[in-house]
Amino acid sequence: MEKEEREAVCPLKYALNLVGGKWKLPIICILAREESVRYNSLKRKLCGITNMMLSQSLKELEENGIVHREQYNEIPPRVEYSLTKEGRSILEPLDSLSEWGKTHMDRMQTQSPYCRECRDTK
Amino acid sequence: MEKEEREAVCPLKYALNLVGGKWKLPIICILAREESVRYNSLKRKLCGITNMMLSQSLKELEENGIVHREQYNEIPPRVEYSLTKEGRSILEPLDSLSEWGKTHMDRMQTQSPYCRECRDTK
DNA sequence: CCGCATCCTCCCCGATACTG
DNA sequence: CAGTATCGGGGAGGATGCGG
Repeated sequence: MEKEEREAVCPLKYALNLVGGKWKLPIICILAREESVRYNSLKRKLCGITNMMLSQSLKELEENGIVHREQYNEIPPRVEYSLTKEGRSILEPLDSLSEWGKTHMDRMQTQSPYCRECRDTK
Repeated sequence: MEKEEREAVCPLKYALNLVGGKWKLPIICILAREESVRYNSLKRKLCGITNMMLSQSLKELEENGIVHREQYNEIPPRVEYSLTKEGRSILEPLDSLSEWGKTHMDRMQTQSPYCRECRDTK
């Protein structure tokens, strides 16, 4: 994902790659419901994530213009993460996919409760 | 993906899992533009796919109600694959994600041509 | 408090060969 | 023509520990 192999990539695969991986979607869902969130607060809400994965996911999301990182040089250090305007604009497409998923789950008799993070992005 | 570990799954992750993996999206994009396609025709359009991956992907898509498999008992054997009505209904959400991706690619100065399969699902 | 480096594990996917 | 069986490599992601 970090490799500079800029091949032919269709916009759909491109978009899916940006939010791909295990943790990016949960991160986006949390940031969607709050103005800005501190690193450790984010970590507590994402049960089971390691520092490694959280910082890496945030870094990639930031590089792709989805997430904004605001660092305050205080003691103790404080860093706030939030969705950029670009980042917020992906919520609508994701919601429509989520709607499709909900309908499809019902139709396929796949009874599953919703996860805590992604319950509702609206 | 075949494991019976029906945990809590949000509709969004659920939907993304159905079209996840390396080949399912290209397959869907091809089937979106034709009424029905034979196995070997599908294989020729998907440069580089193996029998293993093609049959496995089709099987999972069929189990999930996205793809319909019609078998004709002729000699030589003939099998036609097509999108179900359910399958076609996911094209709209995917298109809106694709639109977002296109806009975002432009804004991020990521110049990339589109791939052959996903050029346009409409 | 925030984040990186290293090592290790698991499973997706490819290559190859074979069958009705 | 339309698949299945088996083996193995590589990359994503987890565990642990260190650094500013």
